[in-house]
Amino acid sequence: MAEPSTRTVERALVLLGAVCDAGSLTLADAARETDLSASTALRLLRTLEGTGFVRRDALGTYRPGLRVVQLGAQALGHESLVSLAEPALERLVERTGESSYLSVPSHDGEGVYLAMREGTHSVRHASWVGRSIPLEGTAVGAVLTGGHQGDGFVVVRNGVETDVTAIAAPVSPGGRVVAALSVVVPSYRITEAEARRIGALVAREAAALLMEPDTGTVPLTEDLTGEPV
Amino acid sequence: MAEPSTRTVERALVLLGAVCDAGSLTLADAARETDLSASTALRLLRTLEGTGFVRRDALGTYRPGLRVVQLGAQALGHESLVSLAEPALERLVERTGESSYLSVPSHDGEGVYLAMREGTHSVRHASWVGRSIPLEGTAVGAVLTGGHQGDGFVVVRNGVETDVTAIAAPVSPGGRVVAALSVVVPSYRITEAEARRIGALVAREAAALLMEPDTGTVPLTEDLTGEPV
DNA sequence: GCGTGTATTTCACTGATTGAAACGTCCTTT
DNA sequence: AAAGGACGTTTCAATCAGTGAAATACACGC
Repeated sequence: MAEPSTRTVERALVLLGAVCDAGSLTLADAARETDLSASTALRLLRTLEGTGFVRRDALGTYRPGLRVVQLGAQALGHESLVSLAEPALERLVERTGESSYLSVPSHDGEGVYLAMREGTHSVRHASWVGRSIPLEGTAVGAVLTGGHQGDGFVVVRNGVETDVTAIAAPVSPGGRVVAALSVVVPSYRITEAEARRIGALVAREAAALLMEPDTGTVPLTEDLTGEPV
Repeated sequence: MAEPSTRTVERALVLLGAVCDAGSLTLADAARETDLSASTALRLLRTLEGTGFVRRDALGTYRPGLRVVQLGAQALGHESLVSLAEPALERLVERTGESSYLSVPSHDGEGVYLAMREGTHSVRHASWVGRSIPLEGTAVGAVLTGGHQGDGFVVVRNGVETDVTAIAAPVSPGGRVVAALSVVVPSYRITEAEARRIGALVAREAAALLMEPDTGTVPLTEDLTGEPV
């Protein structure tokens, strides 16, 4: 019941994390960073290297390997992203009462809804998983194409779809935007101020999506549904 | 000199790879797949779970964890070739309408797609970042393994993937091939002459990839080589 | 020259890792 | 209902794989 976790593997994984965090790490630095003796760090890094999880450049410093990229991309491809995002969508709907979406870039300058949760208001935005959306003139598009904005979210009022206001924020681990979280609201019932509040909420959920469950939870007492209590 | 690699870590990494490959794997399947005893597999998967590299869903099956996505994105972000190649891929798609790829050699004698841009034709080649491809019998492989060719590009018609023609050119600063740029076309709509025309285009983009826009010189500060030897 | 920092190898020690076995549970089969 | 099988889990003694201090070799700066 305790935690029969293997020390060796844990150390190797910490080491891998250190290399990926730093982007480039010398053996001595890696050993220092992880509180390992140089010989141990070397041995572990060698097996990471042999399996493609790290690689050495010409100068001998360690860098993230292709296996990491490969597995990361695979993980994103499968429904992993969707299942990771589902709780966040759930919370967004709960907090705002509005329809919430997870989208990724597809091709031809379009995006696709990968997952959604319908809002609870009887008048709500409705769409479906698999629906493609243009990246031009939409909040999701602005986020996915990476034009970074001040507050970490984008609000587009009456853009491609008239009558609705879209609020989107990027899921961007390590600086690369891989997906967007968004909330779509009928414009008539939302003010600028409320849009910004929801924006902050979406941005926080998006940022927390790929963080540890512990540090990632966002306690929020505020009620943004506008529904009678 | 031999290979003082740690068995435990290797096993754990193989296990991680198996889970990511399958997308979803039960303990027994994982143990079978990796030739481990159930108890060992369980222990290793538990430490992978504790570090966020895998997670268990409601039914108890193992899935890729968010740490994998995190590190993958970070690793991609540190891959300078990707951002350098993206405009070139964009132009290739724009000029040819066909899916275009950037690939690099991986540790196990294969290649990996590091970046891609889907074509605009409705019938197009489709793949994904992180996909591995054999080096034998492919245009990308011929380029990456360095067999130097006359025109600076390689055309392989109906090779490993039947029905498609692949056209690849090397990115080789200082003579050393570090990556390949390629365009993949459904064979039925391309003639020899057109393939050569696209080949010249790909070769030009590949050659220009590491050059300063204005000076036409290769800055070469950073190390782009993935593999020792 | 000397000193400092690094990467690497060696090796004796030991405790972390291992896998068979046993157990409980949930199925399907008879 | 009973029997069979598959799976997840726990336990535990044996041992072997991982450990880290120390020695070696190399590169650099002063």
